Amino acid sequence: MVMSAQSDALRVLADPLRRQIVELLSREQLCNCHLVEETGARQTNVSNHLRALREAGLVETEPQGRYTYYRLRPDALERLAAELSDLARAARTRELPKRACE
Amino acid sequence: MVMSAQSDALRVLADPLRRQIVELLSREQLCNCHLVEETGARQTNVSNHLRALREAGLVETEPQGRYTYYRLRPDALERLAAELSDLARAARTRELPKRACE
DNA sequence: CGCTGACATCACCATAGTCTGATACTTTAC
DNA sequence: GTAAAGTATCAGACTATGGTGATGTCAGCG
Repeated sequence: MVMSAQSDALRVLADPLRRQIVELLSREQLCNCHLVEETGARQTNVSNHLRALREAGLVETEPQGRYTYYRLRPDALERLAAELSDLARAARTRELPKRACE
Repeated sequence: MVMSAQSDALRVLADPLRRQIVELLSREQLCNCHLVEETGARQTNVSNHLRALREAGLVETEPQGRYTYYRLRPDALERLAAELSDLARAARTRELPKRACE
C-alpha cells in the first residue's frame, strides 16, 4: 500500500515512551545513556524502542566510539504532519455531503 | 499532562481500521451502516472504533432519526499535524548539539 | 402496541506489543 | 592481556487492545 510508511510512523509514534524519546531528540542529539537517564526506563527498553524508531525511519544513528548518538529525521515527521494536515483540510474546506442511507 | 490530548489522538489514529474510517470521513459524512459496508468490518467493531475516535475528539456525531452521522473534527487533526510539524522544524532548523557522555 | 432495523454497550478471547533479565558484542581504560 | 562501560539482541512473562457474539436501547413503521 502507498501509505504504509506513514502508517508505520504513526503506529511507532503512538507509544508514550517513544513519543518522549522523539521529543527529547528534537532538542538535542543524545545517546542511549542520556535517554535512559532522562526517561527513567531500562537500557534494554530504550534500546528496543530506538530500534523501532530506526526501522520506521524516524531516527538515525551515528556510532561514535562506544557511544551511539541518535538524532531525528525531520522528513518522516514532516510527511506525517502533511498527510494529517491534508485530511483536516479535506474535511474543512466544504460542507461535506451526507451519503443517503439505504 | 498538557499534551495528553494529542497523544491520545496519535494513539487512536495508529489503528489501521480507525485510520481508514478517518479517511472515509474526510470525503463524506457517513453513518455507521456506510462504514460497515465500506470497511467490511462488523457493526460492533466499527461502533467500538467510532467510540474511540469520538472520545479522542477526532469525530463528532449527529443523530438523525435512527441513523447516526459521523463527521471529522478538523481541529484535532490540525493540532496534531502542527505539533508534529513543530517537532520536525525543531530538529531541522539547526545542527542540534550533542550532549557529552560520561 | 409489537416488530424491525440502526446503533451502542458489555464480557470474553486471542493476539500483538511492551517490559524485563540474561547475555553477547564492541570500544575504551588500566 | 583483563576489566569495565555502552549498546544491541534474545526469549519469556505480562499487559493492553482489537475482534467477536450476545444483548440492550431507541426510532420508525405496520
